[in-house]
Amino acid sequence: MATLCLPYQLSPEQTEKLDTIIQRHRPLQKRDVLIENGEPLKFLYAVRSGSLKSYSLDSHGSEQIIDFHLPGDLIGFDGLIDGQHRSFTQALETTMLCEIPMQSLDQLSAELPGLRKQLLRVMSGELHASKTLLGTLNHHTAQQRLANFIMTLSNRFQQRGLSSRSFRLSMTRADIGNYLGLSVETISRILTQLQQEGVLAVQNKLVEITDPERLRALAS
Amino acid sequence: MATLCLPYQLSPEQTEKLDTIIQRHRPLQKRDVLIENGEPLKFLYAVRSGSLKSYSLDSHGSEQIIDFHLPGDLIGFDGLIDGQHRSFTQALETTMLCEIPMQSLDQLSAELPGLRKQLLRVMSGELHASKTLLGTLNHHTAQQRLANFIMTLSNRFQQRGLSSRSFRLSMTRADIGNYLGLSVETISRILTQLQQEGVLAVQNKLVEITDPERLRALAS
DNA sequence: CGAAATATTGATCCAAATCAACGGCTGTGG
DNA sequence: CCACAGCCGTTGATTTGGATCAATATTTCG
Repeated sequence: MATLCLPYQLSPEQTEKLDTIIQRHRPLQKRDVLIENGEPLKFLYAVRSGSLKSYSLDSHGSEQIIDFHLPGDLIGFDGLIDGQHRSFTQALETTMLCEIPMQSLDQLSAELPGLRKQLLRVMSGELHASKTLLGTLNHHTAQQRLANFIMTLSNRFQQRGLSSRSFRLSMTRADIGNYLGLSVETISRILTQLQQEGVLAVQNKLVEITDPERLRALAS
Repeated sequence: MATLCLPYQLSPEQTEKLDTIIQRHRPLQKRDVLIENGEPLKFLYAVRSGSLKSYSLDSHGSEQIIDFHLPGDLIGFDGLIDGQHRSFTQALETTMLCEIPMQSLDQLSAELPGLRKQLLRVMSGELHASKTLLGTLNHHTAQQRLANFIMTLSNRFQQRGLSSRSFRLSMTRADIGNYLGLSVETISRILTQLQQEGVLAVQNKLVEITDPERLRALAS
């Protein structure tokens, strides 16, 4: 169970201890809300299958997508600062999760230096990803941003042992646009264009990367 | 010493223990480089006075500013993922630092749950700030971004017990533009414009917020 | 003091937003 | 299982915010 939910390098002993505190969560359906803004942080969640988006609402009540969560991701770190979740998290499709009670995790991490390091490492990784994305969005064209987005998804799927070559975009074009700071129309146009150039084969939500080399080149 | 370098709520006992591992670092002069990309992560640094910028170099070798560090900030978290710093960090002016050896910090955080929580809290806060900034940059105009930047600086100075009303921009206009994804010219124009509208009084690097209420309104 | 770096201001251009119209899924209820 | 409604996606025309180009002023620092 712990292996499924936290697929990281831990010793058998550590894995066993973790197993005692990790619970299977009921499956979410598309559009189900897992976390509401302001909710107390009682659990971290690990995605077993499916996907979710996290977003906050700006002063005018419109959605700002902060993150997409894929299998293997941990959800909830942003709330550690004050024990409150700082965003909404919603399923994009049928999604299976594990939940990890914060309190037990805290106790356990006192005993297991490996787990403690692992947690810091995951957070540090998220922090780095987030800051890198900032750079990407600030200094790149629409095409570069989208190419980069597809590459990043591909890499994340690969790390989880899924196909890095072809996958399903579980989020809408509007979601992608929102996340990248581009309009829906621009996302659509660039996908068409990348398909015409033979970089991608796009059919509705399914994407196949037909020329990974060129996609990488376009992404930077 | 620990109080100076890590101004957070720790018990006297905890502070005393921290004191034993924190070292004063030699002062940096303007343009001195504190951290090079790829360097092994041996220390975290706490800013006592002055300021720094962190940046990475993109594939074409041009600077992408990731962060500005003000007094009270901790530097180095992005390297926890693999024990290597993932960016360059350079002083913007004469700057005083403390250094905190990673190894001792790790040992100490095993003993002190408060310190462990504190570290997680700081990282979580950074993560949240970074994701919020992402939203800000993605969905706001140049004026909103800059207003937001000034507000954020003001708030950070206030938290550290410095003046939130008037302060010095230790970074160049080019640095601000780079950070916000805007050109130097745009930064300059908008500062002029905000001054004409009576929101700011700008004189070279000195900024005074003359109408905080209106600045806040412009920032969102 | 003088050179180089930094900042301002104006003119022009362009990438992506917005506006508009339509075609194609998808999911729901009869 | 089909029909229809509503969201989702695509494509085209027009507009625009901010980049870029260009020239000059100001500050900083050796």
